[in-house]
Amino acid sequence: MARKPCCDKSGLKKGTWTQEEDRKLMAYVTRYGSWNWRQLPKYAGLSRCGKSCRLRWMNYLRPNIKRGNYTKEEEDTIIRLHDSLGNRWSAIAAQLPGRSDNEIKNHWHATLKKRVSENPASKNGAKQKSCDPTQQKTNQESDSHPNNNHQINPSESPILHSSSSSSPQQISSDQPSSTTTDTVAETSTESIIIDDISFFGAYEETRGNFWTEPFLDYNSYMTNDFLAPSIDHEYISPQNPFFLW
DNA sequence: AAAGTCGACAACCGCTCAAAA
DNA sequence: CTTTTGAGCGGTTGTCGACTT
Repeated sequence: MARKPCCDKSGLKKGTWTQEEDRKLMAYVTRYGSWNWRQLPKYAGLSRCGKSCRLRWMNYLRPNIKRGNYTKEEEDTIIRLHDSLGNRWSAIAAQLPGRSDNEIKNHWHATLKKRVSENPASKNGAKQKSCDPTQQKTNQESDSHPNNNHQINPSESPILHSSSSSSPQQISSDQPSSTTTDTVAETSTESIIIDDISFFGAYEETRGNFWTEPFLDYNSYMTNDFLAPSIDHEYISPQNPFFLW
């Protein structure tokens, strides 16, 4: 069957993400969650394909993402899992908290593949996990769980869950708060707020002044290029995923 | 110092699958 | 049951910085 392209290619930006785009995506997903990747860029004020947004979030922006510097343990795990699972990068990533499938895949092609082919013993040495198909099935199942969100468990993913606690409808009625943490669901639990703070702090650490300035610009997000879906009643129907959070 | 090469990482593309209509 | 849609996955390509000549 003929498929529509995942997005209308015309006018959509490609290539490296700018800080501003990251900021918009981050701000939007943090606040509203990834309720619909296809629609998200429109409301977040991004000229990007939804897939591109999803990828950017999953591989780079989401909380607790680890970058670079693979430990020996991690590399052994990747080698071992690759030996038993093959190129099922998402399944492999599920065993490595904080690592994205894309990053693992890149690391494999760049480094580990070479290492394994040069020194097959390292592969055997690392091999511990069985190739039991039932084990793989289990991985597959957990992997494909709709709420799995790429191995982020609730305790690791405060943002998505906290964002879920405040629907756009709520947002639209309870208006702009001035600080970052304030924007994150005042109805959420204490632990979530604490987690958020730690995440924001970590993010700021790696990304400079992101959180010290952007939400100060909150009003511009809400009024200009950063539209809350609540504007469109299509997105506040009872069937809307917002209401399931 | 400039040019060329290589490696690592970021992002895109096309496909499949599952769920919804 | 069929069609449509969106999410997710894996392969591939593009980009950029570090290193070498």
